[in-house]
Amino acid sequence: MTHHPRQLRLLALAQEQGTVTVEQLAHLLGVTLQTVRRDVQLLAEEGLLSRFHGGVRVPGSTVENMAHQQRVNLNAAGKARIAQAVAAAVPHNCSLLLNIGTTTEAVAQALGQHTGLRVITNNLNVARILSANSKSEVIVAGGVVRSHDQGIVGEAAVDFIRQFKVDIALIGISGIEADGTLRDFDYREVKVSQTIMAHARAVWLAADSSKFNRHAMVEVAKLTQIDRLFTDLAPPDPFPALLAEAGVRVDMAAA
Amino acid sequence: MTHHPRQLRLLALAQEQGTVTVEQLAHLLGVTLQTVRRDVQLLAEEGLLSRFHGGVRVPGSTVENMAHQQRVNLNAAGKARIAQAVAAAVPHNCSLLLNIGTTTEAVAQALGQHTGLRVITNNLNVARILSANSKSEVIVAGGVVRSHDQGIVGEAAVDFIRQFKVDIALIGISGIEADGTLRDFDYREVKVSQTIMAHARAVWLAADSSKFNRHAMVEVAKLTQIDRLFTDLAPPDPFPALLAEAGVRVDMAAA
DNA sequence: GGATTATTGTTCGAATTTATTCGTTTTATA
DNA sequence: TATAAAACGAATAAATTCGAACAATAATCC
Repeated sequence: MTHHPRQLRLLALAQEQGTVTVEQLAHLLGVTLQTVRRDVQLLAEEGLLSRFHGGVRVPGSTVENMAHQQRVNLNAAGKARIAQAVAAAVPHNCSLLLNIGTTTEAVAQALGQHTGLRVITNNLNVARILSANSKSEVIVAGGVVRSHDQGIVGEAAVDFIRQFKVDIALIGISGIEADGTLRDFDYREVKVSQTIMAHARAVWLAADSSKFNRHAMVEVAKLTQIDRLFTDLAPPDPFPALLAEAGVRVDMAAA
Repeated sequence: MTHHPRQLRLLALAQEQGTVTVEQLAHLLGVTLQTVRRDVQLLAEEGLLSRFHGGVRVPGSTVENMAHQQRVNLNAAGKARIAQAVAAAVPHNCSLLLNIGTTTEAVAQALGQHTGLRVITNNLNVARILSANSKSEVIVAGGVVRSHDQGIVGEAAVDFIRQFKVDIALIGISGIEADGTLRDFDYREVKVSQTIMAHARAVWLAADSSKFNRHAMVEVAKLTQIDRLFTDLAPPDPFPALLAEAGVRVDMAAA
């Protein structure tokens, strides 16, 4: 006997809102407070929910985690379109390297129906999403887990990735500057991304329109090192020329 | 024996709607509640449907009933109690190794409020759960991700773990036999578990009552290698003597 | 055609779930 | 710290759902 649909709805509500009061739940689910409390107790015992006096919250929902969730939602439609375009371009039975980033997570989602892929990643979310697809093999890099986005960074991850040479590196970044440099915030992540690019026969960049002209501290690479760019809107002005000059093939996944 | 057309229609209805009540089904199929219940019981036993009090749901449609989640729910209350007991015994600011297993995941959940932990694991769920807790550092082993439980197995994981030496190894297993051997199903996982035990100053075993006298193929270790056992009910008969003889301290987290 | 088997409907007691009430615990406020 | 309000959990009663037993009907076999 599995969970009652009401209990699943309760979980979904908690997921959506982060935290919900018992009273809200009772109202939204159309049952009494006591029933909500019974459900809540059950779900909490199973570790699916953590409760506090007056309500519940999803277990892994620290402030930082919420921040990540919000970034996922940022331009979700654009990311989904980019992800579809990337997935369409990735052949079956090839090897991939995926780095950290909400865009690469969207790509992982879109790759769910591919067969025979071998995917190496330093992003636990990507690993989780793709490992649900038993038709592909997922290899995760070892190292310290960064709490706010479940990314693995540091020397251990770099060493691990160095062992491989794959067909396609798919990277997401924080910003593309007008001088043709790709930049990121975390210096340790940059090391990993650079290693990923060095160990692939082709480098694809997935970047939604918000990334153009966005500033970040550490340089990851130059546009000339990119073979192909997937984006959702036409890049603003300095970039079309830069991209053409760098010989980057641009795939636009418009609405 | 093939399925009755009505049962196929029932399945189709469940697919369409996601969840259906027994009453709706009786009405839509033009039969009595009892007949629906008979069909439902049959289909549920075959795993084609999961039932809840009042109706049914398709097994794949919700996050809830993936194979892994179902095992998590197996004796969830017992596991949660064990996890609480383990968490109470783990001091702050110490280093831990956690292996694969739903019980260790419950422990990870319970360790959420600890500070200054350094946790190394080959279980992506553990990593995800604990990395939400920014007060501790989580290190994940690299390697191939096993799809059904997000565990990392294989030589790479073993090599990775060999780098460390921690205070406490906390392991979960598939079964404890009456001859005092701990056993598991996947021999690659066994290699990892053995490595984890070899690289810790103390070895704790978390096993709920269902594990006693449960058979599994590959030997992980002997009871004599365990320092401390956490369980939820008093072990059945050959075990109290065995445990005493092996010098295992037993912590019982009764209801 | 008649006997046998399988399937469905009916009835009813048991089990489960929900709402209500009320004493206890926790939290907020003076 | 004392007090009031809110939230919690246990107990009970009512309603719902379940499953087993048995009768009725349909299908199958000789």
